[in-house]
Amino acid sequence: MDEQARIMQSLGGVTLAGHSVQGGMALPPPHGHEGTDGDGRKQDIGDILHQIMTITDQSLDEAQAKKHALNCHRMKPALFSVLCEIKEKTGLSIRGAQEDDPPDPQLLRLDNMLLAEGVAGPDKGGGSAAIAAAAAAVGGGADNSIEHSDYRAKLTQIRQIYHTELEKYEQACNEFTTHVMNLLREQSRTRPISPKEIERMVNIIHRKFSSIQMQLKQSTCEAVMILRSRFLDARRKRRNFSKQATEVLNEYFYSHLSNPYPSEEAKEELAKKCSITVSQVSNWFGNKRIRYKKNISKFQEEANLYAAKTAVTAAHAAAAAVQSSQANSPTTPNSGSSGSFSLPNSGDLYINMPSLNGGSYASSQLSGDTLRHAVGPSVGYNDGLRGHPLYSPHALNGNGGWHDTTAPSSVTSPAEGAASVHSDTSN
DNA sequence: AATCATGATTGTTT
DNA sequence: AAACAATCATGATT
Repeated sequence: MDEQARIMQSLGGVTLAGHSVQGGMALPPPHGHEGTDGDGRKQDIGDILHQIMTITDQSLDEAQAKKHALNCHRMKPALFSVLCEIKEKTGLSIRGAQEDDPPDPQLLRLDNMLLAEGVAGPDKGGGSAAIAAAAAAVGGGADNSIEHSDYRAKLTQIRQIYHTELEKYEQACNEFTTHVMNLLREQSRTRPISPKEIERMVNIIHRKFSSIQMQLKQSTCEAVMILRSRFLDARRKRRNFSKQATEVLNEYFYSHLSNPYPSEEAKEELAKKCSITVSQVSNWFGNKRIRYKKNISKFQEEANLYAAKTAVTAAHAAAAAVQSSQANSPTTPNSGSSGSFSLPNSGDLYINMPSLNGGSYASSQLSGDTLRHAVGPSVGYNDGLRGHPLYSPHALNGNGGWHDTTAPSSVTSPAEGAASVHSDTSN
């Protein structure tokens, strides 16, 4: 009000002070011009201004009519331009300043995540990489397809909702924007509104709507997270690995019994062979080591079995390479190794194998561990071993098992410090 | 359903 | 960070 009064005042030096602008007063006499022409003019302007000032006090119809009348008034363009000018000088400077558009990091994060989850990205297309990864993480390739498709279905559902909502907001935003713009445009005929101001208004609207969109994105993200966690929880619904996979793993384990710590590369290879993930391989070895250590006797049979297996394969591979007696002790390439494990005895423990004893392989010492098992200590065998001092499981834990071992050099290669162990044993 | 086997998770240790 | 140990939760067996 204050400002208005000031503006008015500056216009043609008309003083409104006298007129009670504020009250809901009746209009002044239509044309009460008293005095000279100049005076009449002034009066005229004052009249107009008064009408303008009081236009909001009137009923809608009345105001509309008056507005129209004013619009047609001969003084209108002049007045209007002056108003515009004044406004330009005063109003805009006040809040024309802060028009930053800092890219909200939060929004960026949400966008990225939605993209990664395949919600925001291109439609369809076999789902996202994220899903595939998650699916792969679940392990067993084929049999999780049910859960997988379930997951995918729910995700597409989320995506659909997301997209329709987004579109709805977009549309609403556009509608509202055009509506406001029309309004402003229309008002700009009676009220000084600069294009800048309109732009500002539009910006405000857009910002409001984008904040709504952000909420949508946020809740969508949440939904995806929940779904995902639920899906990943399905990991807990474990499935046993395939027979073949456990076979491969066991083979590795028992053929590296002295140091069952596959390197990263070895894990990768095993994972590939078993079509499971590396971390699953790690889990498996973690479980296996600890369970083996915990109750060695329980695993003896298995150990023998795999020892035999690998021995067979090894023998196959190496064929008749060495038929010489074990006399050639010098062969032991990494002989030292045996000692290297911390569980010196462990090496022998699992060995005695009943079935194997057929002992065909006995002589060949091609490869380290594998053979060593096969060959086994002469002890002969058989269930007797549980009690046998030599096999006492304690041996392993005695010094804490594998762990502090001074790394046997060759992890990957089946050849390990085999030689040492048996050499003395039986024969 | 009771039990064992086994993959995964969690918390601690090294 | 990797390994261990304890534990959970489910699959398979009995």
